[in-house]
Amino acid sequence: MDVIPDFQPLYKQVYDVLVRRIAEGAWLPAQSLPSEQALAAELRVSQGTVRKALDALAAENLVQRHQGKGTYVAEHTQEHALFRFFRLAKPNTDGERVTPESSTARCKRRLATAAEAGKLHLPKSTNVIEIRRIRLIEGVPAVSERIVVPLKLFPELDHQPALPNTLYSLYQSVYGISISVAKEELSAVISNKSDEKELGIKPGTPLLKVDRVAIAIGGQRAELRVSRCDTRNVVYAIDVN
Amino acid sequence: MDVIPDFQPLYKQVYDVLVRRIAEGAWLPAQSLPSEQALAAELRVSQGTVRKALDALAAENLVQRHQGKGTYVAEHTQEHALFRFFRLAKPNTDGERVTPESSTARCKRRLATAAEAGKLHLPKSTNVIEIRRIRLIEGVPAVSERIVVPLKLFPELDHQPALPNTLYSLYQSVYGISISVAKEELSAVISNKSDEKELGIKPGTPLLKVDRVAIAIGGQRAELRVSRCDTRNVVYAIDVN
DNA sequence: AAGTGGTCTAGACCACCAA
DNA sequence: TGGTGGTCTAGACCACTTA
Repeated sequence: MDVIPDFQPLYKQVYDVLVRRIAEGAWLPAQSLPSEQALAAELRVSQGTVRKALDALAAENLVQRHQGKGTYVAEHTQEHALFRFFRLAKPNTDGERVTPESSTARCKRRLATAAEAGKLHLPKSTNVIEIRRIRLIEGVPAVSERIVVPLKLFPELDHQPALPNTLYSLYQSVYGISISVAKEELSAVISNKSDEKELGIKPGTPLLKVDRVAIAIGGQRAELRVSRCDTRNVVYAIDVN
Repeated sequence: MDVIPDFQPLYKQVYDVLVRRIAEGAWLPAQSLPSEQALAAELRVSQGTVRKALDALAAENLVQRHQGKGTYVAEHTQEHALFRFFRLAKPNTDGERVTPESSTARCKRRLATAAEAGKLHLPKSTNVIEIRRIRLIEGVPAVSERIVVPLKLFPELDHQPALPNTLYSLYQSVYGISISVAKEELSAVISNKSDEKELGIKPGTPLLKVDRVAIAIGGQRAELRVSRCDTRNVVYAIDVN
């Protein structure tokens, strides 16, 4: 049993214990946590305090709660992960998402550049895997992706039989790494030769460039991803509040 | 005193009552709400139920709570509104925002186009005010904005002595309209003649186009805004989670 | 019928703030 | 010193799921 150190509010301490256990894989995705009563008894706090911690976990999408059933570790199913992190939508539809397909990916191993190492908070010249693929929307190439992950976190990722449409479900199911947040920086660029070949677009097409750093539950920076999107038929949709 | 109709959870009903009162201006921005105890007594529910409703309001930025002081209606101060809705940041700084200046604006009255009326949920050919201005970042023109608001919601907005850098604080303080969420659609475009003249950029520069619909507390669609951003020195930064 | 989370209440103590 | 929100507890009842 964990002995809860003092300092912070009880519910926050409970929250931290639960985050750590989930990050360590004590309960795997799609499995249920103990009931509120059981956790309260184990951690020697009241059920209300456990509830507050669980509600906070649910608010951050780390768990899902279902009345009458229990509390489950959030699972990055294909659809779920897609709708969370793939934000392309049809214009003027209040953000109705489109579902992409992925072309077969090309992988290679190399050393991280200084910029990549910096963004991933890794030492210079770390071994990484680079994945390149094209995503199609309604059959038309629309996004080229260049993904960089540390080899150490994802050994043999480049030798996986088939990479799924949503890599994050693979990260979670095979490597036990759950992506919880992503920091993105968007800018507009002009297509280069490579874009034009991959996406079948004319020279000089404007593209939406999305630089993403994906961060796992424990705070580990797990992935770098640069997407270059042809936004003639789709837009990047978000709600600010 | 409001009589709370049945149906929904109590705390949700309390939440709705409070939202309505805030939207109606029962408590003005920066004013404090009654204490939890007072609200509980008035609405005939327990303090815990009021607390749950207030916490929900705080989570949505409609109120701010301060231990020992009270609960205050959120105020769209210049800085606050800026950091909430102006998402341009320096690249690779973990989203550290930049503060823009605004050029003097040009206003005109006209009829809404069909597309504008549709996005604002207004009948066709409604009277609107169109505002155009340039925003400078570190003294350099970086964003051109075209803002469209219904004349009915903002009478004489075009005759205001000076439009502030953040219009949303004006909407709130003068017209009692608090913007709570904004739906944005981002895409990449090539600059046109007008962009090139306003922003002082070369022909063919890629721009980040941001289409925004701003929605007020009651759900009223209050503003349409199209921003065209030169993203050579800044990026649009967000956290997805 | 038993077990789960969802809601609601009541009361206690604390930390913080202002007069 | 009195009032506020922040935390924590304990217990009740309900709605839902599963067996």
